[in-house]
Amino acid sequence: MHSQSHPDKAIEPSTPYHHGDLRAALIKAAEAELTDKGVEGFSLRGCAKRAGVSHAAPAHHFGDTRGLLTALAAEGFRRFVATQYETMTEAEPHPQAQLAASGLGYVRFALARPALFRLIFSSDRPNFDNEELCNAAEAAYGLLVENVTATCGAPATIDDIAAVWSTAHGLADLLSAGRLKDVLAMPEAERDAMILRIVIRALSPA
Amino acid sequence: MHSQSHPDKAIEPSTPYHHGDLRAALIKAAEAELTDKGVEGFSLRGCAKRAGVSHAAPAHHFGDTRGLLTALAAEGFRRFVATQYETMTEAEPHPQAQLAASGLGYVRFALARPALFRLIFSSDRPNFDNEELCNAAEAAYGLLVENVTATCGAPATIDDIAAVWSTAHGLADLLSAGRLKDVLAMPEAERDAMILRIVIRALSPA
DNA sequence: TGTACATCAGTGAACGCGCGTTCACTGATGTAC
DNA sequence: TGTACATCAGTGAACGCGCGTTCACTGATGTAC
Repeated sequence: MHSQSHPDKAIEPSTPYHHGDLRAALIKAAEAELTDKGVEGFSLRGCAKRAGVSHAAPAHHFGDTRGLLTALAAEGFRRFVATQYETMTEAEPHPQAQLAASGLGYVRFALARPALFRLIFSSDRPNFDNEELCNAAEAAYGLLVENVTATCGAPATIDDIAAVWSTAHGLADLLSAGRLKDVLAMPEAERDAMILRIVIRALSPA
Repeated sequence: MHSQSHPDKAIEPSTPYHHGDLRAALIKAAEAELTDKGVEGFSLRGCAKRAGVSHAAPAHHFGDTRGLLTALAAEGFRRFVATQYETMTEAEPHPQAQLAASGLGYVRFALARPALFRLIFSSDRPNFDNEELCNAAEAAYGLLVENVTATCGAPATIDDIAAVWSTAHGLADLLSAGRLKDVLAMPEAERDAMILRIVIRALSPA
């Protein structure tokens, strides 16, 4: 990996002075730190230690703690969207099935990466005015609006968007926080079916 | 207030050595601290300072930071339930209207006290194994189940509970975090009507 | 009613810790000539 | 192709800070006799 970026060098020094891709390594370390310590206990020094680098090094790439958390949150949103697309792939290509599947992906992401989910939806530490983070967040919102519009066959109303988003988000947040224990205890297939059902119901006309 | 608890004393010393009701004062201070600093920046010393007391004093009542946050979370759940009951009072006495009103109260609490809402639903800092906190949280769950059961006219199914809770919780969490900006921008009466509609829709059979 | 004493609530100094940040530095890279 | 030099990434020591916790203490309260 590291040697591939310098293919002319046959021998890699055991501990090179420059890291190679410290930025990426720090984001990875930051996710581990977040998972271990929670948003509340997250520290820049902890991330540097995990990446095997001096504690002042991260400043070159992210400025400060907030900068690193902002970059991690942006990455989190991109993976969040990616998980929804993956789940949509598994579903039938009807708009309603696609919408329900994106909701299922929403929940799956929250269950798979609860710390990241909490960072992007329930923390003030990242800078949500940051352009990269804004764009990543808006991509997630755009996917939702697209799916709702396709299902309704008309431009999505605010009622519909709020209903679908709230339902998916509520399920994701409650489940990833360990509430709704009865649902967590269900076999996965049954739970998934229930989530699809509930999301679809959110959009049915009353 | 303070002198009422010692009515035999005509003159109250200007700065009594004993506080009188430090426990309650600390919980109040803790809420202010939480609102100002967020769950992430909350500190025991900060609370003591707000209560006008030495920083070691809180230990007598709460042990440590976690203990104080646990007591605050329990108080938060009680107020959360109280807000739902108050909102139900404003609604018509039909089961469905009562259920929708409790959902509206859920959202109102989150908007009125976002920091407290985040503490009880999106933080690991309180000790959720604590008996007092458990009881307070279960009272909130009990109210939900009761309302769903009354509306269905039959014991609440897990599908119904999950659908209603998720919808109300999702609305509350997204709105209190400043997402769903279009909804936040609506006139209050219109917004309330929309919330009632969405909660009711969550329970309509598909 | 008065006195002695145990208990309790709050004080303030002290501690060690991990944190973010700064700074002079050094090793590596890449570019100009 | 070789050399000089600017730029950049990472180091490690140092700083000041706020934190939680401990501890000997003191003032107040309440109870036993």
